[in-house]
Amino acid sequence: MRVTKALADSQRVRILLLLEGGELCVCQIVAVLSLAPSTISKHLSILEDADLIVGRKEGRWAYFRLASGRPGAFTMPIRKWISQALDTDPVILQDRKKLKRVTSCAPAVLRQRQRKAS
Amino acid sequence: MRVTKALADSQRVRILLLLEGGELCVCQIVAVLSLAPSTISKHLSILEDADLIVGRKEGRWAYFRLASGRPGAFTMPIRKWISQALDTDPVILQDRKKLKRVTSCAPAVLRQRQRKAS
DNA sequence: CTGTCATTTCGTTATATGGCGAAATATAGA
DNA sequence: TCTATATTTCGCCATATAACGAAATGACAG
Repeated sequence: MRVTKALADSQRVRILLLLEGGELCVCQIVAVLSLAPSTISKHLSILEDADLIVGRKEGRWAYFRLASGRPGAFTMPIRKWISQALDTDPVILQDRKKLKRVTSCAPAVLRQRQRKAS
Repeated sequence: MRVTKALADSQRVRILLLLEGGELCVCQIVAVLSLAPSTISKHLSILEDADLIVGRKEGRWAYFRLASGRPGAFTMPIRKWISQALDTDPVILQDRKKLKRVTSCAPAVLRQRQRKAS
């Protein structure tokens, strides 16, 4: 149930698909989805509780990546399915574009710009 | 999204797993889950909208079965996954037991007994 | 130590969802 | 036609969930 509940929210699915491109910093995810950091943090904890992603702390920064996918792993077919099912979704495509811009500089630089903007 | 939302409720997952044993009448599902017919009906419509099951009417009776699973079908890996993941779940095992009793007589007989009981 | 800053936790609010019973619908049978 | 009956639709209520901002946390920088 934890897994399906975790997948039952579109923002969380967006996060999962973003992470297919590799590990990301929380602030990068915030930048792409344009949601409050507290909201993103909650989503991340739900995904982590479902063992869909794993987090790692490095100083003040927190990084998340997809849970290690041993080919036989439980959640593997699910991830594949989601990936296939939404590969042409306009929101997802947009997210990938935005992610490119966001990851074109280091998280620290990104945050600096975010602070200036507000 | 429709699929994952459909799977994010335990009662609906229970229904899916019941249907693995083959087509069932609504009243049989009601009997196993012990929920109001209106509630079950709603769940069934959500599962049908997600293309996870298909319904069929025969006179006053309505039957539902798992959506035809061409091996390559979209929802196939999901179904497999759920089936594996919950195969030892106590609630699911109990449901299967109850289903056996429920399907030991025709739906019409079942309903007759249900009416007497209330 | 003190301040800054990334993230998380907490409290609140609006909306979504699951449940029921009553009424509506549709069909079989008298 | 009229009644009984299986299912669905509707309206309501209680709870769950997603979102935010504010405050707490933890770590680096001076």
